[in-house]
Amino acid sequence: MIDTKNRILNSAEILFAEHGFNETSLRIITSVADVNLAAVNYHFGSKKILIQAVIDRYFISFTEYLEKEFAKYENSEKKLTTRALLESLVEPILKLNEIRPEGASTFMRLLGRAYTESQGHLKLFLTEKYGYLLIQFTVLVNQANPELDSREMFWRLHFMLGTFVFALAGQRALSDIAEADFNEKVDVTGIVHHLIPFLTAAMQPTLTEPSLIESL
Amino acid sequence: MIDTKNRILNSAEILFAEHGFNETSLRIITSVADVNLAAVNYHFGSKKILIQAVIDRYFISFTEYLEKEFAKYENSEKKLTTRALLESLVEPILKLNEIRPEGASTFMRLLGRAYTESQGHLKLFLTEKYGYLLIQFTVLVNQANPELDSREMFWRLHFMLGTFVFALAGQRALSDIAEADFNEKVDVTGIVHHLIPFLTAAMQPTLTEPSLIESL
DNA sequence: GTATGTTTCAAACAAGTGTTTTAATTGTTA
DNA sequence: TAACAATTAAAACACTTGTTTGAAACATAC
Repeated sequence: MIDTKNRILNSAEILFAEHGFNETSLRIITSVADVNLAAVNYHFGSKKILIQAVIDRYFISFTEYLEKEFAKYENSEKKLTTRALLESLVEPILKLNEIRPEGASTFMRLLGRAYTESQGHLKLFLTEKYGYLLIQFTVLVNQANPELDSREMFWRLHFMLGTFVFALAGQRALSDIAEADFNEKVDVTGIVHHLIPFLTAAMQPTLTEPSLIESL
Repeated sequence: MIDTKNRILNSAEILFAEHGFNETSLRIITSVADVNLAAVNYHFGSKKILIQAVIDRYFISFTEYLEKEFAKYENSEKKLTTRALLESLVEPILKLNEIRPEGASTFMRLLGRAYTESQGHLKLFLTEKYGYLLIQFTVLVNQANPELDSREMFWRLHFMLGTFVFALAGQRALSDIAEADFNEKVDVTGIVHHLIPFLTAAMQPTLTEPSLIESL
């Protein structure tokens, strides 16, 4: 059957996102996918490569749409502002839901795990293949905020991306609390809706008010 | 030897923070600590309890100092502002470095792992024992921003805490990039120094400018 | 219809896991 | 010093892991 490979991918991504890479055994993946244990090594070669394949499926889509957004700035089709740049991330993220149900938050959770779980091969694989995107984004953010020096920008940019991944990866957990506390159920779009103003404000050049922190 | 227990704790916390809980075997812990394998089960009972003990050592200190900070607001000794509240986190965090070298960032990395790795027992253990702190903090943040409704506050609060943990947990990685890019080496204090203005700005009530995002 | 290449299957492999057991060693108290 | 408790030590336990093997089933082409 040609879709044995895809059945493995589909089962694996859910389990990986839910329980992590190392905590998900090939046996549980193959039993959920209803394929033979040896099929993973036959179709992918190893568990490592399976992990990469799972993430890559999303990255290929994400990259495609993100590059389209970036192009709009180079064509001066769009005005380069911090908020616009943040909103440039929205479309590529939401498109992930077309790949698979809950694709966006699954992808973000996988991404979060890629950075916390010590999968050396994964970090290498991702930075080598998609590192240029971060560089591109950095350049654009700097162009959008010429008044902030690049050191200050560096920190804000990484804080911002961290918040983004963290919030979307934890979307379901946050949504659960929000629902219990004040009946507001949110999906990925909802989270993004709350994130953009928060991060836009955070990127604003601040008036340096005197503070305790300076004396540290 | 009375310090067999502490040697295990010291080795375990480093390895846990570095490689995660499941990826760290008792055999590597005990060999680094230079004690017998069976010592873990003898002194702690199980690996789960060891994990809890490692985190608890930091939490006890953190709680103590954080409660002192909170008390200052109830005594009206300190004015209740967002920035002041953020700065209230600084002292308890930096005090962690007195427990062990690099204690603050170790603790944050452990905390991050506690939430991503599916250690059910750990989340339960932590929320039952220290969940009240989050509630206390939430109340204070709401008091400091009476003009923002509590729903909006909910999201900002969680984004904020997420950024905090994310940034401090990844302190070393960020510092490495910063050093390579523009020779700025930062420790925990340095990261916090960058974080506070960023988050203070993010918590500011924003003027709602019209935006693409509204049309989603 | 036989032959060829692809895919599936059950079984076994070697390595690593947390935990338990039992004996040896050390420390403490009478 | 003798007796008892606390601690350390080496070995084995039962179990799970990713991977490999070799035969069976299937599909495709001649």
